[in-house]
Amino acid sequence: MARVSAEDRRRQLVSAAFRVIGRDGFAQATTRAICTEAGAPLASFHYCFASKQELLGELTTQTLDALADARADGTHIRGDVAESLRATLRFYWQTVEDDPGRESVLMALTQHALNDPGLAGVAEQHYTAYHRTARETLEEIAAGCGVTWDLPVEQLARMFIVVTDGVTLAWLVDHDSAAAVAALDAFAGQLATFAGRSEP
Amino acid sequence: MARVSAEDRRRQLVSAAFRVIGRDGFAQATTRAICTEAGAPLASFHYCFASKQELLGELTTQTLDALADARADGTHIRGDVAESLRATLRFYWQTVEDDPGRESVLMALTQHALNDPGLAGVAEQHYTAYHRTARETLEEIAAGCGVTWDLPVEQLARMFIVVTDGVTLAWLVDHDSAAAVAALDAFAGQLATFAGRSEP
DNA sequence: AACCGTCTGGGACAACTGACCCAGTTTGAG
DNA sequence: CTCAAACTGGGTCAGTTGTCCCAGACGGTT
Repeated sequence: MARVSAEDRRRQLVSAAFRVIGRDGFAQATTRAICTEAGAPLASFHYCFASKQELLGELTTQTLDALADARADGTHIRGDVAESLRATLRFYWQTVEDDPGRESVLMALTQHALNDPGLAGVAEQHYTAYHRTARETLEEIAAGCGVTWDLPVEQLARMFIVVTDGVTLAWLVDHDSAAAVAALDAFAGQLATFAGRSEP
Repeated sequence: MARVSAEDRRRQLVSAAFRVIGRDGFAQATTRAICTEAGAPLASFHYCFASKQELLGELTTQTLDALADARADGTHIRGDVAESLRATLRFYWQTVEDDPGRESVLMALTQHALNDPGLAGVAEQHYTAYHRTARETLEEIAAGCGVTWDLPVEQLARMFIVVTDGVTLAWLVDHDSAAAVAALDAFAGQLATFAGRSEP
């Protein structure tokens, strides 16, 4: 077994845990399974982490950060609002198709965080970050297209999230990509009707 | 410990499992926890069910049936399409608020079914039933309001599910009922724009 | 080369879980 | 009342899991 610094081991174990959860589900993510996946000795687990809980915390943080990064530049300005929304939603969808495991993991983490008192607030934190990103995206689109939103942007942000989460959840079940994209396009057109001409 | 017929025990254990999952999450739903919740002796578990798997199957079936029943008469025809959609979505929402545990359980079951090879297809089955209900609802509304849908009803049904699932998922995280209802109302207005006047 | 902190190997351990068992008690049909 | 079927009590059992332990191997510094 190669000798690896504790710092690198932490990273390896976290990303191994990510892969295991994405592939086999949360329940299968045992310390042994994670170490095997990482190619690490079992002893290194509690050498690097005080507990499994600590690894899960690290995993959650990293996953949410990666998510924020991936979607920070997800806004796409096109000709008009409808096109911009469509392009942005399609870009989001591309990130889902590119790495469906991430969505599985996010869903599993959310589900788990809702029940585990030790992770109370994690789901809310996840959701708040998600909401902020959606709001920023909508504001950028409005600014880029020279319009204002007829509804409070907070409400539109929630609708945006409802659409992305809902479409993703449905796809995780039936893997119907065509239907997912069609739904996203339709919602893009719908949400665009909330844009009004900006006062000069 | 009171003596109860095996048939009644089955029912007790299933509803106890439902309560445990809703309250403490799927992982905590051990045979012992379920029996304690039901006030049943541990031995009755494997007297009534061949395995835990069998109880979960029964639980899934009953939960989906109850869901179908609860929403079978969930369609509400009002003055126009927008109002009808709003009333129908609000009625759906009432069922969620009345029993948030059911949604938690459904989400947990779905999540679990996606990963457990032994329950392969259960999530799809759940989703298919859900889809059929949505389609019927939309067709009833169209008929009741004397309109036709401009989009294939299958696509609208998916959008309907995306909205309900998305709103529910968001609410499970932040419990913001006002925002949930506002989002549903907004989506009702949006979906109504897909209705065209029926050809006489 | 000698040394000391860092990491690994190969276990061990108690707790918990699903499943099983069977003698004994209760119940209801005859 | 009798008696077989139905149900319960109080265990056992093997497997898994999170956590822990410590002797030894490694590797960079002196």
